[in-house]
Amino acid sequence: MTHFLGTHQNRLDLKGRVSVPAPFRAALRLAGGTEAAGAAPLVLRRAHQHPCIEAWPAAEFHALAAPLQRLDLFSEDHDDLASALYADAFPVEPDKEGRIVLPDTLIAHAGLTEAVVFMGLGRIFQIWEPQAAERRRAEARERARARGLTLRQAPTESLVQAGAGE
Amino acid sequence: MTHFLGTHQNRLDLKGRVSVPAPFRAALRLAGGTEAAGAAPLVLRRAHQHPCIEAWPAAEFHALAAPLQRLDLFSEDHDDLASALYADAFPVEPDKEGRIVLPDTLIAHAGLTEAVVFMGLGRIFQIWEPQAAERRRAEARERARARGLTLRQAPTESLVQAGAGE
DNA sequence: TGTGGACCCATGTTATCCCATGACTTCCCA
DNA sequence: TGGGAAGTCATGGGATAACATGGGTCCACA
Repeated sequence: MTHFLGTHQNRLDLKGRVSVPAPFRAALRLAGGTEAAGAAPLVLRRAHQHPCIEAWPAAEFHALAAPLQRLDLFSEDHDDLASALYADAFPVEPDKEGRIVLPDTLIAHAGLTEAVVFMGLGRIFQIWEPQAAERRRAEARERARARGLTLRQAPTESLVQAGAGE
Repeated sequence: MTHFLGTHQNRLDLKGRVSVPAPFRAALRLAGGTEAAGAAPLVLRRAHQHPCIEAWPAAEFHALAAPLQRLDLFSEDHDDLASALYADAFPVEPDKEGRIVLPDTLIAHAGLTEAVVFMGLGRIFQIWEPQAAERRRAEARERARARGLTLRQAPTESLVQAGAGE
């Protein structure tokens, strides 16, 4: 399993292009290895809970959409879910230099200007305006700690499990 | 199981490189033996509780991240935890000389200058500014004594907790 | 024919690889 | 038991490749 790790800052040029950070490109190449050639390896999506862009490797996005198959095509549920999933989603493919073009609506939603930040979230990554990203990371640290989602709150089990497990 | 023991001091050069202490390299080689080739054997992470860098062998890091798999990809918990866990984490790989480059943001967080201290914590290790490391060790000794955390009373789990947890 | 997008080439900067050196430790043999 | 001799280790610096970024050109579509 490949992962998106770390935070990287790149520039958004006048044409709306950004270089995808090299480590993310590498992870993407591995994740998309099974995909058919020609298919867009990346899906950009408007994030619902934050002012940022979500970037999904094709494989992950398809897994996300899988539950749709089980719904009646003409049901309201299907309609709602499908529009939520697909309506604000854009397939993109890095060019030869490793850059992608960010759609205007997504740039607006994330409030992007000159510099953009790529934030690794494991299976996916997000694209943020730098200062908003900084705030978000601080907030996430705080909330994760408050809810006991870190090592600190459950050291024993996690560590013992870590040893026995992988 | 291999362990990181002891405290070592090395120099951080102008390029942001440090030699990983030889004993730690050896422990790392053993710990990463089962990992896939090409994958970074070490993940550097911004420590949340202290002004230092946490260094996780790949296997340990994956175990740390395992609880994430059980969370709904769209839940806020997942979002917070993934951000806290991955956004401040950087995969690194020692070069032929056994050196790693420390990312700028992590250098800043730990307040590193010319000399850095590697502190063994058993399953993981930490990277500190020398004086901060000294203070931290004194504090840890004091707190451990105050709580009566001795070898006798505290079997494996408690010791691990005392070291790696807070 | 004008406009926008995709493709291509060019360049400065940064990071990565590779070799060299000095201090120190360990080992071996006289 | 002393005195090399060989290896390990940390560290410095230069060469090379990767990367991010800017700008130009061609084609499609309106």
